Amino acid sequence: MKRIRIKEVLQTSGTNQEILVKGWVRTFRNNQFIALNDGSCNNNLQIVVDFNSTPETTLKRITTGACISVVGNLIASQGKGQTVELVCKTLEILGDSDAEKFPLQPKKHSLEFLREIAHLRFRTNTFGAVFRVRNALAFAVHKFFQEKDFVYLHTPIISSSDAEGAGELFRVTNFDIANPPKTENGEVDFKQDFFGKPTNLTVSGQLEGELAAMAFSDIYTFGPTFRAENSNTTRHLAEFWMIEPEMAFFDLNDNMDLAEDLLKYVITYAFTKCHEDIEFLSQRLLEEEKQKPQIERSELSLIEKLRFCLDNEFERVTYTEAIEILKDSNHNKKKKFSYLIDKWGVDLQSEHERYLVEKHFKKPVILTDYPKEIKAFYMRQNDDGKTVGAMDILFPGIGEIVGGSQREERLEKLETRMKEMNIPTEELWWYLDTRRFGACPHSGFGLGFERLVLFVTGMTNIRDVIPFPRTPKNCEF
RNA sequence: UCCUUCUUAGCUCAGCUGGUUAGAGCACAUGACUGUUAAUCAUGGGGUCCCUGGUUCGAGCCCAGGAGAGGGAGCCA
Repeated sequence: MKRIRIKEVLQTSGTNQEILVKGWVRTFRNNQFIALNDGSCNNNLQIVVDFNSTPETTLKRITTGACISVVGNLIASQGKGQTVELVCKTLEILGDSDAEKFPLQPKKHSLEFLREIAHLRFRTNTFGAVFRVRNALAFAVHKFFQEKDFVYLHTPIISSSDAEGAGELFRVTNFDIANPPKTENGEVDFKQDFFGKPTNLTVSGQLEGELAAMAFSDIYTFGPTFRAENSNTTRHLAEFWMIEPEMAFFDLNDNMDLAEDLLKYVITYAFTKCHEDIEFLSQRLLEEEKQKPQIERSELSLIEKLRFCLDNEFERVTYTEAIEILKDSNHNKKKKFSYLIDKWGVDLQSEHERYLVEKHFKKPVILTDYPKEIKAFYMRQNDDGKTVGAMDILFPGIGEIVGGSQREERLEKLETRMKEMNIPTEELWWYLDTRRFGACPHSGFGLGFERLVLFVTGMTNIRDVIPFPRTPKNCEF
């Protein structure tokens, strides 16, 4: 007999048909009712065991966490709480789970505890929902770009340039670390290393992405990215996934349009595809919020927040306008910011970003045209000589979810800027070649995938939306 | 990395001004019950009070150092 997934079983009505299901026991109540879950959906299938005809030894082995296989008749439920239930004919224990040692109990566990048993947390309602949503979002990203005929490009994981300027790097080597080969000067001799030069894990696929965009017009990458920053926050990981589209002939406005479309598309997809999961997560968040004092609670539920984000245009403001808004805000005048806004040119702190998104506009905000001093070398210089064509998308509760720009395609301006910022032009000769041979205006951005998952699931710690988080001092599993 | 809070049973937490044998709920074991929904009831077992050192007649509690975790900041996606 062919196994049926529980999601499918729950969609049918009980017609006394014989079926086979397999899954893991969530709880065994009353020596009679098994809540069985196989990960296909958040809801469990209730198995009704006849304890009179089932051997005592088998009953004892039906414990939380055990894996079982059940053949039985699917009927309309005799009890409340579910529409159908499976009356057990034969039950086989596929894998025992020692109740004394299995750490998951049929009760609420703290997210911190579950993080320590990340290998088992998939078997909880919350993480089941989170990772099904994550899957839907990842698929939707590909669907969006494929429908638009973008080319999915695999940029390298190992990189030899440290000129990308996007943070601390993880060194890649096969040297004996305790005893690396040295030159006559006593320095580490990288000529003898695997690649013959120092190499690192990638911090961005953007520069390579630009090369491909100068051939395919529209490309995107979606892969892991590594930053060795000593960041201990709820929104940073040492290993995370990033989506980086790069489009020839796109100016900054086209870039913003695409980013906004992408975000709305994938959120809509996950919302439709995983409605029950998001419903569950929304409810979970509501319970969580009840623990907080009234003032800290959010005005909108998760579902309302997602709807609101989908139904409204993102607010587009320039850095200069944002500074004016912040400077004139009562918050600034009453000196409620830790860092007061006094002059044009300062970098915005997260308290300022939060004020703009959560208090002033109350919706996603796209900030554009930042001062060139606080942005990367490759961003296109505006005619005012002060700003660059940058755009950051800020989301409520998350902060920066997208960072992008129109790229500087004019060779002379790019080289000058690189020299000003001490970026070695020789090392990036291949990057500069795109400006030498058939350069064109182009744009792109980076979308932090886990930050997107945070927003859609309503989780608050980024370590809870990636299966096995890598953070400073933590690389378990 | 900085600021801040925390670390007591498998989990969540209480533990008074430093005082005798460190508690509760859940989980687990045993039994009862059997249409339950985190089932219920009874009984029982379960502790390196994060680690190291110090003060004291006496430390879960006070002091110093260390480790880990949460929240906030910086860096960023």
